[in-house]
Amino acid sequence: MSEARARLLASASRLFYSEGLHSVGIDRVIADAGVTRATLYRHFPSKDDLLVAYLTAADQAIRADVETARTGKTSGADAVRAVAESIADGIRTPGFRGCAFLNAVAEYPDPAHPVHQAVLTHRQWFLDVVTELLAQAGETAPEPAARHFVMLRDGAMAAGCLTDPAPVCETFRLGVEGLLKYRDTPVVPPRKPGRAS
Amino acid sequence: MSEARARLLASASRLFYSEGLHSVGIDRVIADAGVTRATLYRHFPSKDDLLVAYLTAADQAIRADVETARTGKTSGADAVRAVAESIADGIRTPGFRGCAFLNAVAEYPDPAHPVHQAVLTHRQWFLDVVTELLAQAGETAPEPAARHFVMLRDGAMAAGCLTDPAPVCETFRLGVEGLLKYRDTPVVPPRKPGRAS
DNA sequence: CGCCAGGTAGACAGATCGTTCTATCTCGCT
DNA sequence: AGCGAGATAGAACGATCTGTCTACCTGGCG
Repeated sequence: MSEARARLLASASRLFYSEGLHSVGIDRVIADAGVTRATLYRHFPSKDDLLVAYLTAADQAIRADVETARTGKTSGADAVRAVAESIADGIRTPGFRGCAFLNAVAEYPDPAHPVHQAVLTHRQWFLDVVTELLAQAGETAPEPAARHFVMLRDGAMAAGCLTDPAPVCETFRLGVEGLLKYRDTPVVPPRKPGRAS
Repeated sequence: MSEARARLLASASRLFYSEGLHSVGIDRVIADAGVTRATLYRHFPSKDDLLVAYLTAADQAIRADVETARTGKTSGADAVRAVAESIADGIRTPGFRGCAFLNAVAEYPDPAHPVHQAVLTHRQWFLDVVTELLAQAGETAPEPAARHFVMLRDGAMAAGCLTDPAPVCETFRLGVEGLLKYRDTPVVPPRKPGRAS
């Protein structure tokens, strides 16, 4: 990877994440990277390619974070807690601006668009990882629990950049703990007649 | 309210919600509404005003939904369930594209922008309403529980337009039921030393 | 030495953006 | 009758957007 390309991707990532995908134009990116337009289009054939490269880099960073969080953890539950803690750390970080993927898909709702598909791919991977971790934690129903976990994560990431992150992280942590407790005492909630599918 | 203005707001709402705020230009809106540019700018001084009007209309619609959901419910818990059911109904609706407010704030991260502020106002109102309902439900700690509820809602709305809505709604319902159960059996989760604020 | 990938610099095209403007028309109200 | 609010129709503005193009420079490698 050439050095100009690296600078380009770094500038694009910072600007796209903090200001939005449509709001940041090519000119902003090349000015920030200290690179000319021709150089950008040499490495990325179009802006869409740059957007996908940005999301791909974010995806790889998160995969590395998850890998780091799960290593050395004896129980699956502790691994889940470590992943949750890593997410909370991100929310607490100054400049946190929500989930890069949820923000991206808000701007590209068309499922056929490569940006949208990159988001779906990342989310499917994450759901699978959490499901695997919860299965190792002895969860009787790992998949619903993983969906629950991801739902809390999405909500925490969405709210974490709109209000004080501290209570958001605390609520998230509490939710995850409650979730992990279910593996012993499954809930049988009341169900209204003729409603559920 | 003039009829042209109503058509304008209806077209703007549909287009902004389904395609995004930056992606939809003035020309698209006036073409869809069957109205000329001058007419639009007579009613809305700028696009930002139109965006705020769109979010204000959405806010009022949701307030009406919540009011409908809570009327006639004897217990606060049932009112919370009704609100959750109303949210799930929205997620199941064809054309659902996530939370209009979370999508909007993804495109307008600047807290000083009127669009961003409209989102914050709506979210604060919603948190307050849920807190009130959970207090009526006999929740010992209504505010953390309300934050938990909103977190689940945000996650459900975010995921509901990316995958099959049915399991998302089921996970959401389960989460809400688990949440309502806490008012009898408060959780005292383990806490790592020197970490929490 | 000669070549060429990869970079700089900047003009340019074509489209779209939000916004303003003039000119005309059609109602309803006084 | 007359006036003005609200609508139509459409040209035009300046800015910005993505993307292409030409021309030149530089350093490493065969």
